Amino acid sequence: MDLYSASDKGIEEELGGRIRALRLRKNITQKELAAATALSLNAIKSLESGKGKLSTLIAILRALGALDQLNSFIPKPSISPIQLAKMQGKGRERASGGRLKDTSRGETEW
Amino acid sequence: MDLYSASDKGIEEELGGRIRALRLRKNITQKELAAATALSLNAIKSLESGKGKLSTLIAILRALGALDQLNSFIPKPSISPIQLAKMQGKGRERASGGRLKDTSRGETEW
DNA sequence: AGATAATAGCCTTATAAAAGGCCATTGAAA
DNA sequence: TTTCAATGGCCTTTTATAAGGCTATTATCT
Repeated sequence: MDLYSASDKGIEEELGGRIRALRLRKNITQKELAAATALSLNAIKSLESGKGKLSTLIAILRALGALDQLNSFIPKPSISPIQLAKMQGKGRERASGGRLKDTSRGETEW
Repeated sequence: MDLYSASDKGIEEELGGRIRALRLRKNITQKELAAATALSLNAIKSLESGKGKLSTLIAILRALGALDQLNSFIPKPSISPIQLAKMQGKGRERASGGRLKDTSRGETEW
């Protein structure tokens, strides 16, 4: 299933399901995972149903030994050569000022 | 930097930073992103500092056109052939019963 | 088939995030 | 260098998650 075609809610549920699958593959109970993460049983249940905080997700991934998957996730964005040229080293710290009159914010992708 | 060696808090901040980088690469302001996601400006700020809910992360990734990164993240765990054999089709729905006396929960990885 | 641990679901209280607003700072455009 | 949008930081109220507990259901072991 393509994630783009799913609703946000659907994606949350899919994510929760994958976390659960990860846990079951290691044959760990929610209770054990709660103990390992110092989180409540409720927090584990909630995350597996798609709800929860980022910090909860991270703690669980660590306990499941799956933290490395965060590296493929949201990788440090690689920059294009031309952008690299524009920003001499430092890199942009703010989005472009909206000093233009138009609202289209026409951007040069490269 | 290896994510495993980082603290949970460090990981949250790293994630937030990458989201921000993603946004800046598109030259989108926090305000614009807030409008695009129907989230508050505060929610955007918070997420870029590492705090927030899963639903917030997903909404932002969608608005940034980066939802596909969720696929590399937490992929559907692939199962080993032997496990595939054990579970005839259905797949395990609960972690193994703790009917054993020991607490080690010695598991057959394969 | 029987027994029971694993999980779902709901409740209450505590804590954190989201929403909306205001002011101070500053990167970047002009 | 001047100017102002973009961002950070803090505050208050609202809303959602976390924590802790209890009961009902059922997958899985024996």
